[in-house]
Amino acid sequence: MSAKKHVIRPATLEAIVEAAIRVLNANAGATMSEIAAQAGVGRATLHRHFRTREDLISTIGVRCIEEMNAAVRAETTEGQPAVDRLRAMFRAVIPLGDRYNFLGADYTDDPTLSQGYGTQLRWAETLVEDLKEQGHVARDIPSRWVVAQIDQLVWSAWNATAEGYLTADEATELAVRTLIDGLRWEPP
Amino acid sequence: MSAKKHVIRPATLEAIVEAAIRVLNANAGATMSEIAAQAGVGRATLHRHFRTREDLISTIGVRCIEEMNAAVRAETTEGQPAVDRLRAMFRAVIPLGDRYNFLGADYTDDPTLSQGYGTQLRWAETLVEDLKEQGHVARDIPSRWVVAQIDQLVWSAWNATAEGYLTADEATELAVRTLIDGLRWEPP
DNA sequence: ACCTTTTGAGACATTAGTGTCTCATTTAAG
DNA sequence: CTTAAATGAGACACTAATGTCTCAAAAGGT
Repeated sequence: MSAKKHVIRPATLEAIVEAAIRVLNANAGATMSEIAAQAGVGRATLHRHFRTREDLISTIGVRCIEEMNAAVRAETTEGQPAVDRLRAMFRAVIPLGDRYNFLGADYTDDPTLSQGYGTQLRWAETLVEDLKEQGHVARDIPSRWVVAQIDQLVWSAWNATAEGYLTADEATELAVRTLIDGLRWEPP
Repeated sequence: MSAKKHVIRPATLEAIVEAAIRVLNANAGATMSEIAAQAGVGRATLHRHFRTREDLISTIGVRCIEEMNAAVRAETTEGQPAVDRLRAMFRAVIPLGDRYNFLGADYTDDPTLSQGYGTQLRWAETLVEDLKEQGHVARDIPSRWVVAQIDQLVWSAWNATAEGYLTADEATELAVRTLIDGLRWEPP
């Protein structure tokens, strides 16, 4: 991934990765030059440490997944009721939306990411199982459908907060409610 | 949009547009050469009738939106109850998913499409108003959220049928049910 | 069967981005 | 302060795609 001869300076790495996240998020097709410029770094330095564009994006993808997994792990505990876990997951993930929005686009076929993504998927499947177990999701609904709905709701929540018509907390509550009770239900 | 000197032959146009839909759907970044090849048409002919790549995609976009609007209009009637209209919309749009999947990606900022997209948006907003009116959607939920959920459900349904774990009919029913009643509710 | 027009094939110029390389300058560690 | 290593700037070759053009061949209407 990174080259051998040159050791990257932590500050440089940080600048590059952060700039790349920022720039790519604004424009998924952004160029290496733009990223270097935004990072305040020479284009050559970029290529010294990330040989190809794919390398860079892959690195960011890994960081994204790790950050999300960490955030979710930090907010949830083992024995917690499934609905609370669901809510905690939304709460943890929604604030990260503006950073990693762009990843959803194309890079899903990156082999490096499959592994970290698998972790998320397994986590979600366990959650869905527990939700069914504890009577919050009907048994006759395919788990893949439920997982898909959860993913979509994260997306919706990101958009809603980005566009400013919901706060992160409101989006979290609305996501949980939409998933479990649908849109008909009125809160007490 | 199309050039002047040369008149396009209907068969050629059809071949190009259909191939473009097919190819771009498989790979949103597909090249003009690939499209020409798949259409069984010279690359020059492509450029004769669609001066730029954008032209071509824009044309497809317009056709997509028209096709969808037509499909929805064909399956719904004015005074119909809102839930039936919602269901009919899903039923109409879901079979078109494998054709126009790729459009969701980036081309949302195309000026030509905004107009046709506006029609869809207004249709959806009316639907949501009626759903609230008729007690199927709680009043306290932002309409934008509801519209977003409907869009997402179309997407989910496309994926589910594409991956083969639901039929189009099952996906339609599940979409309606998910939106209105959430995933907790069990059918009788 | 004739004549007009569209089409196919390929050459061509142009553009934009990628990745490599070199060398002078800066940085930081000892 | 000295020195080894990382960085910045820019030149360079390479690639891939776009869009233009020309001319011979094919198609279609009358």
